[in-house]
Amino acid sequence: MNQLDPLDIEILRLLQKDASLTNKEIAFEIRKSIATIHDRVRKLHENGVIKRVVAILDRKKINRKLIAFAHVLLNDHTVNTLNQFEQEVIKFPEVMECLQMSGSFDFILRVATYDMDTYHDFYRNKLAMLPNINTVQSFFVLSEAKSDTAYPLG
Amino acid sequence: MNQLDPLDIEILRLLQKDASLTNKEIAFEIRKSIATIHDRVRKLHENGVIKRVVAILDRKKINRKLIAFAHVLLNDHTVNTLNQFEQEVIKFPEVMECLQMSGSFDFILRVATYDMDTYHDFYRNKLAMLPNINTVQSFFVLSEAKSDTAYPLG
DNA sequence: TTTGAAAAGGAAACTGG
DNA sequence: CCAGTTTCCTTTTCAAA
Repeated sequence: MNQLDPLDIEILRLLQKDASLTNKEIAFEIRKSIATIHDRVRKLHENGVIKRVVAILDRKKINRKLIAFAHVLLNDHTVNTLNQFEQEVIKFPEVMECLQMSGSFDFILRVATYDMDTYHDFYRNKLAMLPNINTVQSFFVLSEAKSDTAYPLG
Repeated sequence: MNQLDPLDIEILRLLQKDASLTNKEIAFEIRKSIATIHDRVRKLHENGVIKRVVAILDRKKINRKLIAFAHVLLNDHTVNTLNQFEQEVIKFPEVMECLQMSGSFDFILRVATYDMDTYHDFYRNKLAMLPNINTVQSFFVLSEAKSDTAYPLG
């Protein structure tokens, strides 16, 4: 796959912020022809640089009022234990992210629930029921000063 | 603003996964007319339920190979200190998220850099230069078993 | 609300420069 | 990388149920 040039970077910068921009609008913005933009965007999709285009919802308007980060430590770190945990935990719809981490615990989970009651229910009846859980520490989001899906570029 | 009905939920479920679906495709999927879908989607935008539509990039293909979570504890918790920290830290392009948290530290930062060297540079020359930083603990993503922007619905 | 159908506009796929 | 053209598809609008 070819490296990204400054034009690709410009296009990606715009599409990361607003993917509903038309090729025409992008072309105007960065002073290139529509055909060029069309070509570049197609290639960025084909090369998998753009993985997908998604709608970002206002979580308060869909009643997902509580976001928690759960730090999970497992009892052991055999491949089996790690794989099994991942396979099971990603099935829970409340779990938006499951990241294996370096450091004093094994996984960070980002969990979205309605409120503290439903988080508690998730914690007791779903997460803590999985095998090989050693400890779970939960932290709750009080406010979001920045919440971007866009990676820094260039 | 009106409550979401099951039809809205169905539409949002699809658009959270793939916002490049056309109204026609959505209409076919959930057996409604194109005009109905068009109307619903327009209202979901107007009401702010859909905040925006964005392109999600493959971070490895844009060379953002390292994702770190930094847990930041400040020296005090006056409104001024908290506000000042937020205002400054969100200016760093490396910081994708800045969330104030309950618990044993004040903020979680999600930081995207090229590699450990550039993270170290960010840490020493940007983050640690801010006033009123007490402690920073950094954790690094080893692997992503699940990485969704979609909230659970319904 | 929902619908089908017509009008307007953009995307896709080509040409050739 | 650009301009133009043609075809196709989608969005948008609207009258009616």
